[in-house]
Amino acid sequence: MLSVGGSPVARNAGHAIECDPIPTVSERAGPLVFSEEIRNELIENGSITDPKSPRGVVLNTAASLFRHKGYLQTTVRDIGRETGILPGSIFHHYRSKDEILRTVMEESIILNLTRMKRALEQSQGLEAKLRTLIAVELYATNGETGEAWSVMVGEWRNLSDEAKADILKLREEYEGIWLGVLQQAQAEGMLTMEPDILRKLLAGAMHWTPTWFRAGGGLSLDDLTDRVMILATGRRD
Amino acid sequence: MLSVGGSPVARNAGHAIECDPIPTVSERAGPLVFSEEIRNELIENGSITDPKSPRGVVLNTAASLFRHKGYLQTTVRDIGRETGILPGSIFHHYRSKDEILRTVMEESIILNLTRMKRALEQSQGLEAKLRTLIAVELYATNGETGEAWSVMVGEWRNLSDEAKADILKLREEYEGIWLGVLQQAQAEGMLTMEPDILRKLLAGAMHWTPTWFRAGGGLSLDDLTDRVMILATGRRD
DNA sequence: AGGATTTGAGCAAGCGTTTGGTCTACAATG
DNA sequence: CATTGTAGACCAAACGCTTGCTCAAATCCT
Repeated sequence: MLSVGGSPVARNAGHAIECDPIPTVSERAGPLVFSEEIRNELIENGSITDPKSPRGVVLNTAASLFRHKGYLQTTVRDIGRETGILPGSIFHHYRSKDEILRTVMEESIILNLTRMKRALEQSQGLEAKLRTLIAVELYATNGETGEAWSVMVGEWRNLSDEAKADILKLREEYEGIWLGVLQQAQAEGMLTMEPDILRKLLAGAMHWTPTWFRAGGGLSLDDLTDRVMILATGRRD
Repeated sequence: MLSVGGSPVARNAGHAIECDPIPTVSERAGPLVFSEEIRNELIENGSITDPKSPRGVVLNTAASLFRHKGYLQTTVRDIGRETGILPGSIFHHYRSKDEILRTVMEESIILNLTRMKRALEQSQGLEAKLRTLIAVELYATNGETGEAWSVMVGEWRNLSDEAKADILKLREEYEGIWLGVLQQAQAEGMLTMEPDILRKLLAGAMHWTPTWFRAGGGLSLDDLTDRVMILATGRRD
């Protein structure tokens, strides 16, 4: 029997920030996709913030706090205390708390959208592509960007309307990629049900994994990818 | 192609309270389980609050607000405005805002736990039992108790520690029922994977349904139950 | 020297909650 | 039949605290 952590409820309970181990890279989804390469590339061309800069320090600290305490429970003073920057100074780097939230979400989806596209380019055959979708999303959810990704899923309602509109475009592009592959997979009789319904059920299943899945336990991210693949295809190979 | 509502993101965006149609009863899960009978029984013996009493009005209004705006975004003044009771008077019925949240969660799980047990008594055979688990949980999530159930899943972190401990007992009993049936199902080779992992994946998939599933669309709750059943067994009958 | 950054005091608004009192319905009392 | 007692429901105002955010002055860095 595999150990997969405590009950989802108990897992959710703590407010303290735990430093969970980051899952290992999935070889089958393309070894380069989860490397630092893509991230560094995006930092270099200015698409995402350099984590070493003050802006980046604030950003990553905030993402972690938002994830573990919730956006509304996290005060600007909390971010200040954790970064060693006084509360007032935060607003030199960001216009508002909302802008921090927006940036956390925006950059996490930019990074993962890029990873998704690159990984798909490297995947040949529909089955491989499907597995890539799942592996990348599970890595987005539980890997290094896990905190930011969870914030995007869970704190959506706290975004300002303008920020929602912007990020929605990126999310729709992301969903479009999913649906495209799923529709092809269905055409080949690979799926257990309609692509749009399947996508939403799988999305829910994967969004929920951070509440119970821990890297370093008996279950690896690759194992988890296998299980979600089974949900999608019905086949247990 | 079935219509299953807009994107999950867009669905989540609104803050206004929409009156969605309540899904119709699943005949296959036992016709009596979703009727008013069990609810009335529990009201009569004092297990849950009479919705006609002032306490009950506050409770249901709060559940709806918590669901659509979030617990922290919902002020006691909001609840007052919506019920026609002045903010201060809320505290004549509840000691604190936290007690309202706790009561919303507690009563929704008491009701649905009772429904689950009754429905299982009426189900014969493992396949029927498995389908019952799914049907009852989907009804808890999207039926009349949907708002309260979503609050329990989504606002857990905002509960006081004592309240968490109490409700955790009920949730563990609920999870125990699920695991018991799943373990038997696995013994008969009915499942696609390990019971504990499957349960968590299915839980996530079902928790997410309120963000995209609407009763009255092309997809019924029974149809949805079929799809989740397929996820669990891999079979598309 | 001069722009970028940091500081720390502080503001206005909103929050959950408390308080002291009123209103209404109804049963008990004289 | 009129009066009093009682208890639940509700009201109006305000208290103490926290919040996101501002700003003028001080400090750093090149």
